[in-house]
Amino acid sequence: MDKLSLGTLGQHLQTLRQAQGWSLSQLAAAAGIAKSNLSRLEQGNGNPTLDTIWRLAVQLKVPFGTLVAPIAVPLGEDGVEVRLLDQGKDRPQVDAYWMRCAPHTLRLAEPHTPGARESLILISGTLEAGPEGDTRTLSAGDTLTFAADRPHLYRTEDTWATLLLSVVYQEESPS
Amino acid sequence: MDKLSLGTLGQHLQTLRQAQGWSLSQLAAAAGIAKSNLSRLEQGNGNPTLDTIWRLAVQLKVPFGTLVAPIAVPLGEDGVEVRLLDQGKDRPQVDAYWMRCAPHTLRLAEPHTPGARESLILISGTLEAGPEGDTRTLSAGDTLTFAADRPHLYRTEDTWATLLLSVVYQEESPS
DNA sequence: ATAGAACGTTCGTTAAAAGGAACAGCTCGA
DNA sequence: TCGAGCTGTTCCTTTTAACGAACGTTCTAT
Repeated sequence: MDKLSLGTLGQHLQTLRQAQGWSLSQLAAAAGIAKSNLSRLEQGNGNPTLDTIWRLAVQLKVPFGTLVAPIAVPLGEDGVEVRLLDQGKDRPQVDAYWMRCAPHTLRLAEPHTPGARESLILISGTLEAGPEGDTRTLSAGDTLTFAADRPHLYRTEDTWATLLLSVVYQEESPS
Repeated sequence: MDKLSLGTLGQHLQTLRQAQGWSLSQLAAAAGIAKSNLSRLEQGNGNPTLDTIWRLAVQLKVPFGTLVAPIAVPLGEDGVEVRLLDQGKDRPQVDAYWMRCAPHTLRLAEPHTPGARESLILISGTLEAGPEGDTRTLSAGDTLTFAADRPHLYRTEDTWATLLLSVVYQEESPS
């Protein structure tokens, strides 16, 4: 099963803090914890208490699980890291993923169910993606939607690529 | 803001455990923690470590946040909950958000920097979104890209709406 | 009844998380 | 150039969460 990685928690803490313009000292003071404590956590050392995590989550205005959930790293054998962000509960069914590809990696994806479509939003880096034989090259900020009921691929060259990905499964015709 | 209630954690811990037919000793052993530890937690005393919570969440097969914040904490003043997913480090700068809107809510957004664009992927529900006066209605799986350097809005009717949102900031011309 | 094996509790000990002060580095203004 | 103020780090100390063994229960089987 998933193992607890403290390093990613630290990175995420730091990212959130800086994104909201806090300094380490400020956040620690606001949360009511010692800044030595926060410093250690951001470095990936230590094993925070629920109380500590809670105080930080409140100040960062994050639903708590966000602080630590991204630790789950389902796969990564091929230089690709994927995490499930959300699953729609409507029809059609939609799965939302966050995905990061290392440089010089190629990920081949099997066809999804008939009629399925994928939409990508590239956050950083450069990525070639799409159905085999009909791929596009995206740079940061670009979006792409394509039919995912055929074999498709994701390929990086010299850079990392980070993207949001959604899979829309075609509604089944109620015969 | 919300305060950490230790009692509720204990109750939920016990409820989940019993619902799955575990005994306290069994769960403690499976999770690899001392049963004295688990006992104390269920009684509402104590302040568990992230490692401890993690091990329990894995065994109980709950998404972690469920253990602590059983009821989702929509920390939106206006019925809108937003979390930062990621920030691109390239040019152009891209911010990625996850967003959930309660039924019958209207969110008005100020213009971003000139040239900024937003892309949406709707995960579930129905949402009307876009620049003021030029909005589109999206259903699950739909995508939309629009200029975000004008006032724009997000509006729900009878349903919740969950979506991914990215803001692409136009690269500044280095004068 | 009675030994056995579970259950969940309570205790003292130990490992470690949190606190607090001192530290080096940097920026800004006098 | 000096100092005041901030950044984040690294110690050392105090607090406390986690451990492990012992305990009082209850239930079953012999």
